[in-house]
Amino acid sequence: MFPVLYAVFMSSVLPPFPQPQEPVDPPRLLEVEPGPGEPCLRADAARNRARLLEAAARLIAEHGVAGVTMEAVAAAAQVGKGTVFRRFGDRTGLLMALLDHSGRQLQADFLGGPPPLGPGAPPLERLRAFGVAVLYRSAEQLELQLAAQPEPTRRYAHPAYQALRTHVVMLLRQILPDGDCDLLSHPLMAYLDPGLIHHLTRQRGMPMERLETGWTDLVARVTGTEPPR
Amino acid sequence: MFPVLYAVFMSSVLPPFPQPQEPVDPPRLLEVEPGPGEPCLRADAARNRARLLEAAARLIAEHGVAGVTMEAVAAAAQVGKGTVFRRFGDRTGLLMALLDHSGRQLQADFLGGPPPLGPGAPPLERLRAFGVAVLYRSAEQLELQLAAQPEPTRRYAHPAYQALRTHVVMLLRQILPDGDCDLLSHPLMAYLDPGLIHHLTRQRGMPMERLETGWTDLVARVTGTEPPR
DNA sequence: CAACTAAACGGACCTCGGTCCGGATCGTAT
DNA sequence: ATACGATCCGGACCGAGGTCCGTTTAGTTG
Repeated sequence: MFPVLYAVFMSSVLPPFPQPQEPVDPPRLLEVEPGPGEPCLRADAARNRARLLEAAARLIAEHGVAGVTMEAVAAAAQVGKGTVFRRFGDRTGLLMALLDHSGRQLQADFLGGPPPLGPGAPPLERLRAFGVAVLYRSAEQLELQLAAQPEPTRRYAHPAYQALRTHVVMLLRQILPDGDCDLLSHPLMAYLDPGLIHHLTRQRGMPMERLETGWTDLVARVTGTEPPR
Repeated sequence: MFPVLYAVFMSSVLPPFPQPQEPVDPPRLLEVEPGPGEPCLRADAARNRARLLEAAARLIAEHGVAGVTMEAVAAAAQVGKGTVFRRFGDRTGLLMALLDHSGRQLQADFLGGPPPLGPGAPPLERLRAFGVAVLYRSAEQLELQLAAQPEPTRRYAHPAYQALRTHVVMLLRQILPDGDCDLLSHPLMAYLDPGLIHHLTRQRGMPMERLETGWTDLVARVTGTEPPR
């Protein structure tokens, strides 16, 4: 539960990142900068947002994700139920917000961190590293990742998903200038789906090492390159 | 809506296929034979099952999948709400039951139908044909397929999913005796996910033809074979 | 045909996600 | 300091999925 609490800690201490309001689209992972034009939250709203995230993290630690009821969170944060929904849109939005910190971290790593994840390494190596990173990140927060999954209709259009996939597409284009990288990115992303990881590791007892070599194998096949070593 | 109604028609006229009771696992697509030991439904139960499926199909035709409320279905079938849940376990189970007919049809086709889908053709061709068949079947019943999706925790373990995946694994093993076909099957299956098809065709406006060539391309890459023509 | 049992039935009931709107509050302009 | 409008708050309310359990009924046995 440490990662969650840490994320929340950061969320409450750093200047609150405004959550979009109108058609509440969850944490836009792509914009690293809050942007100057972003409508900043009112003081009370920001305070309540932090308290809600903290309360949610506490509930997860105590009763698991299933214990994160919108009413329970509201009560634990001593806030009205409506407030939770206004801030996060829906339950999924709240859960995604809890994952926001590690998501930004990951994105920062592959956008500007050190190789092989970040720029500098050849794209094929970056792609391998990317998969491994996502794999382990998901495995660490499996329960939360599973619960935060949006319904299938919105999943693929969701900013958080798109952010990751866009990166895969970029790398693929460098490796396969002539391939339909937009399409090819999907089976690659699917291999990293938290639901699949859950199934393979928890329900079928596969060790993470096998998933890892499975990823490099898949990457090699899809890109038509030689597997490493 | 024709396919749904047809499926229901068949379901009501043919001897009712017993739905497992205890830990309600949805239509086991793999068993073509009801089996002799199967606990047959009581007469009234079978009658109500048929009425419920018919009512559900009618509701879909009239108000779309969103109109399929468990209470609405119960009322339309002039049956108690508890009966719906006893028979189908949950909403997903009911929706899956509506897809049961086309699912069995598909399975029969690739298990015992004519080539290239059925046995007789080389495994690579069968795999290509399989993907195309699943692709178009999903596209036809997209709305229902989407709504019938189980939650991510159960999805990969679900019999209906396993039935299809097992077939892919079998074909893959014939093509790649040395590959980790169990793992490789997953990204292939993922490409055929109704949610993805919905996203690509409805939200991003891709024509089915592109998805189709995308499939053959993916198969060629994963199997390390030459794309056809 | 009567008795009996396992199965099925039905609908009240519970929980939880999500909506709504009158009232309180913050930030600002004067 | 005061007034004002945009924003936010809270909790009553609603709908739908899912559970429970007392009652009914189908099928079987003697």
